[in-house]
Amino acid sequence: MNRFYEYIRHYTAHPVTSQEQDVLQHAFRPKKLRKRQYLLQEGDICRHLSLITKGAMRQYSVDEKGGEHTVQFGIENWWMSDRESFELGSPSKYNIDAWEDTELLQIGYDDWWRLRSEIPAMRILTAEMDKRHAVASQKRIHAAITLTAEERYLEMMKSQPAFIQRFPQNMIASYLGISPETLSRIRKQAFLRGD
Amino acid sequence: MNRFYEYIRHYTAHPVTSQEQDVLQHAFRPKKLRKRQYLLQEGDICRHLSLITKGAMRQYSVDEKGGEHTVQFGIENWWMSDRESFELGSPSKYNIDAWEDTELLQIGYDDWWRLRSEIPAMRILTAEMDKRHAVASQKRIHAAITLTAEERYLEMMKSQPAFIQRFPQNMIASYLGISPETLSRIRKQAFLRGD
DNA sequence: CGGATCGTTGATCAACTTCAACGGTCGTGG
DNA sequence: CCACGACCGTTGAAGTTGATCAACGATCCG
Repeated sequence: MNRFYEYIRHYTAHPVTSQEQDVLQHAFRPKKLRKRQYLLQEGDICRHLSLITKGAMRQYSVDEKGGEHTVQFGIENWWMSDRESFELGSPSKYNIDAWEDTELLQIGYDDWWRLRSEIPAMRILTAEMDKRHAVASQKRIHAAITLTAEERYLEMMKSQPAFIQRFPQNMIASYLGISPETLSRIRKQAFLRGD
Repeated sequence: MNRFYEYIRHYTAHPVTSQEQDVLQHAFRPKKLRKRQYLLQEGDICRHLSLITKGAMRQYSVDEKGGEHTVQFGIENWWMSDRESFELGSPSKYNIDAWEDTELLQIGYDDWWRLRSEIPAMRILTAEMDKRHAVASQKRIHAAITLTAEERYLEMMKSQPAFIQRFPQNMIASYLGISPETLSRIRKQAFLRGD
């Protein structure tokens, strides 16, 4: 958990007192997942927010033809959840699973809302998360309606190189909203031009 | 402002006390815009959050060729801002202007953060806004990478009919990420099939 | 070693864009 | 108040982009 307190201090500029550590200790539960193991399956209700402390995961939907569409990637220090299902208590349309062996810290809905009022640092952390999430979402939406497939890929290489290194190409393609073949050809073009 | 207190109570289930009304009264400033008037221009820093009390607005970027790309529409009871610019204090890449004559309630960054700690209802309102925003963003991203142009349009007709009625077709097209001609043809198809 | 998965490549096909032209409507200035 | 210009939606034709289908080699893992 020490790395977690460090994480909180880093994002909130608030040190965590030892009483607060006690409270956090009880609210967050560690969990381990093997590669390919589900954290959430379509139809489940998402009961937890999960902070990745080690590993790599993805959130995706599956269409009628079996095609997968990646909504979100996550690695160390990213939070994973189906926000819609978590907040509304509705069955999820998404799957979340581990792409690498993964370690998490999980917190349930009630504890999450309680801690936000009890611990100032958690309030700030939440606001910070929401802020970053809002900014990132706006960027991705803008990219989706504005950029071509190639531009979206190059943009991702710049802003999210870690994802490109740790996830296979077909998942990257499904995140960009293009077919794996198209991504393969785009990379070839870009490489021939000299990256 | 009475409608605003009503708005807060509706979304937070917290009535606003008369002392709180005083505080809110000083923090929020009414503003009127004529049709086509800018609220924010590219390069400006977005200093306010604006709640639309009457009218219709849009947020959009302009590319090198002069093409417009609509990121967000807003009508009564929607908040408008470039969240990235507002939170980070960075120059905006977007324009926001009025499509109809519009009335707003505006609040600045410092007041916004102060009220979130001083007034419980504002804390709840903020959390609710962020929650809704997160859910809506996830949906739109998923639609963008999953659905065809026609499916995105039909989805928008279902979930946002007010926008389709109040904004012209070329703006709807730029919101969906397709050309105005394509949208025209899609509508013709859908109409011939019987809506 | 054998099967599954992944990335690549080619050929064909579908979706969407672009360019151009036209008619209708609306707002504005003379 | 009318006439003109600007803008909008529509339609057609041609051009691009990306999807699909199929085949193949490489790699990884059991």
